Amino acid sequence: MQELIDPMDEQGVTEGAAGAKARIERAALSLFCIRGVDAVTTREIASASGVSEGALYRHYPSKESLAETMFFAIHVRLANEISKAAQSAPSIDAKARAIVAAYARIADDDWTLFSYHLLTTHRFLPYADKNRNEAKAKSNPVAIVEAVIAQAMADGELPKGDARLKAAAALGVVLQSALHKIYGKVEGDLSVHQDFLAHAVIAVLKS
Amino acid sequence: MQELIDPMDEQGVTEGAAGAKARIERAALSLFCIRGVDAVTTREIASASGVSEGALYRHYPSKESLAETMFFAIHVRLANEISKAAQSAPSIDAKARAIVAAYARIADDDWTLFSYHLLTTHRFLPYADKNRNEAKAKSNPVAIVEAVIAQAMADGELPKGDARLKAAAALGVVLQSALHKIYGKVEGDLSVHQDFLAHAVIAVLKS
DNA sequence: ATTTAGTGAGTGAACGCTCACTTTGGGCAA
DNA sequence: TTGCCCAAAGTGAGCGTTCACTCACTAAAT
Repeated sequence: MQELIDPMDEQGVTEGAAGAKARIERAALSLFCIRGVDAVTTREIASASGVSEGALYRHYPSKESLAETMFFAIHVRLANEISKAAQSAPSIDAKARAIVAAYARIADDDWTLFSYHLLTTHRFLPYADKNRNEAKAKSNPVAIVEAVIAQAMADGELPKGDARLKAAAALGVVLQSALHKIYGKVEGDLSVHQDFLAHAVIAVLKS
Repeated sequence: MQELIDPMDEQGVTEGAAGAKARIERAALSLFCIRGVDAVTTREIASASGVSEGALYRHYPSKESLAETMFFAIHVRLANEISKAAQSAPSIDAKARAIVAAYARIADDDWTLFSYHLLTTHRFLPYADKNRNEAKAKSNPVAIVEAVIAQAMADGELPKGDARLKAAAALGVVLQSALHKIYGKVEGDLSVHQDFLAHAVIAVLKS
């Protein structure tokens, strides 16, 4: 179904058994989604991934580092894909469709990782905002969407207004739908719904 | 600025000093929002509210119970107000405006409590879903919105479609905007933006 | 006098993490 | 091919710390 977080591993390492590092990450991800990072113990992660507790620390210096690394892995991936999608489309309508499609594709590709990002944003994003070193500020999906909307307003493609508020409302259409999929209230891959979602987003942008 | 969670206290109790129970709740709420329930210690709650640690346990049997009670306090309040708003409006457009107004009013009335609800939904709602005893299932803001949309579809007021998905998208407009207000990306009371939000929600519903 | 609220040192349990040790496996000289 | 080497990977009992919660007690209120 889905591959490692980083398909091209570190070096040409020994490739132990079935990839202990990847198994640790997958197990941690599932547990973090269900119970929250703080409530999950290192012992649980170890037993769920079939390794000893000490093995976790061969790959990550701390539980927090494991949680943070996985969060920013998908965070920058989302930012890059959204940025590409926005650049490759000419009109604001096309940009909206491309960005929604990018979200849906990434979410469906690794649903657990995407869920984890959605459920823990409020834990890690303050870090990114404190580290306003211009690098992480650009690697922010929300900031990119805001910029796209602000540009469309400046170009007269959209009615002038509060770009940050409109970005929030537009993102909400997609992210709350994803959240309801986590809760079991929406069924099927996100991609199945991308036409509806893109249409709804465009309706929000033009309102 | 804002009053107790429950203005009409239990009995005509002694009304100690400045309301120790309320001070505990306010302090816990702020800390829970900023750092998450699991990361906040009972010692921190006690010192932030100016009482001893033991005093917490005169009012709540556990930290978890404190967190859960406060969550469901606003959860059922939201459900009740949304239900009233939906019933008192004739058309789907009017219902949408009334529900958005209810959300904005409750959020502005006690922003910390509303933020707490938004940030911890994924922790407590599984409980509500397991306890499908027909009482808590009705006290669910999402379920009410879904029912309103499904009814409007049945009445031909809205195009037929997936009511649960459309409910998610519509709620996302409001809730993500509130979330961005928590992050400091949206300014001012939610009520200030309720006309835009209602307009955007209606656009989503009709798409 | 009795009940209710508040105190804070203390308790057992569980936590994240460490470390001395064992196992694994690819490279390479003979 | 064989046998040795060594770095990397894996182990799990154990460490110091901190946590949620308790309890014997005091203060205040009616």
